[in-house]
Amino acid sequence: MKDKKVVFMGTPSFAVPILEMLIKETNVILVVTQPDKIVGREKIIKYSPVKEVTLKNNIEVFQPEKIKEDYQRIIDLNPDIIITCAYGQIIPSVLLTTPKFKAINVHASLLPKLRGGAPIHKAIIEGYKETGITIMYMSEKMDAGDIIKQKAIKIENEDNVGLLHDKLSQLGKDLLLETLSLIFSGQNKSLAQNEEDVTYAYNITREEEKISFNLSALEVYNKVRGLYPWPTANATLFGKEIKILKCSIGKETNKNPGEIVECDKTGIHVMCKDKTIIITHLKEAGKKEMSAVEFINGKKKENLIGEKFNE
RNA sequence: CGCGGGAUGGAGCAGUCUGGUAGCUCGUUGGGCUCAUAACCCAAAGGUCGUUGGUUCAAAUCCGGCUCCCGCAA
Repeated sequence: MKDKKVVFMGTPSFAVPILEMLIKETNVILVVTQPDKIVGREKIIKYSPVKEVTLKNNIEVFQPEKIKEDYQRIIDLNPDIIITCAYGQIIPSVLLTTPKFKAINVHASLLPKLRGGAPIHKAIIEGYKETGITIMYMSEKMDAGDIIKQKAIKIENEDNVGLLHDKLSQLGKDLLLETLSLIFSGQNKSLAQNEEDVTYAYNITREEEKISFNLSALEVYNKVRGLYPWPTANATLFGKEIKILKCSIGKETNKNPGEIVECDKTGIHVMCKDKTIIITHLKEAGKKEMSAVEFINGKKKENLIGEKFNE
């Protein structure tokens, strides 16, 4: 496959293992990624993870503000195939049809389920038992193209976004490698998506990061791990925002939702709709990540019990 | 110069407004109690109060510079 000219388009760390595989197995002639962004308080210019890898391998980087208007460079290079993975912009249809082997995308869900930008988060938050990787041809509609290959993976009870992200990223890399050899040898088949089964996983909004303790403990648990380690779930205590990083499910009690029932060495027990959740790791604004025990030590147990989290 | 919080024994915090040589909840170490314990009781060790100048008889505390960490917004 070393003779195939590949243009890769991707941005976050999810795409990195896939790009590294492509660099090793094919001839990557251009990498397209999102423009550098000014990040943080100190206005540091940050490269995307994909750009870092690209520079390390001395491959040309292309970072158009709007790929919709600025794509001539890609056409000029006359690639055999365009491979995308979490690029972050809608790709103009000219690019989808021009290359000999078209344009394919690696998506982190079992399409047609969870189309959109946050499929890993949503799979956990919504309590899915399994998710997976889909490799499909790209169409003009987001994540709606014909499916070439799919592979499922079980979502473990202890999985969070970080763990699942890494597993799926590896799976995506392996599945893409398999799929590419089929495509280049002309043995691939593809199947249209069943539009009736479509669900969406739009990017997480600020509002969705807030925890409602009126939900069941399981739903809260899924939300916390479905938002960890990024962007993290949060709730309000003493009028300040606190990020809830990790928790587990506790027991049934008859307290009110949001109330702190108990503080002990296992963590902070907060009542939900049916059972408690036990917060084990959290982070206050302006502070570093800490265990619940450390938080309790500083705040004093007696001041915490009976307090309520607001939404 | 986008807004804001923070730096105090190993950890998390109080004390800073109203200057007068440091306290709380834990942890650690030693001892005790107990069939036993992550439980309880007693004792001990451990701090240049981020750094650097200044004010003062005296600075964790007041004033200036610097470094680092973090939340929000982008």
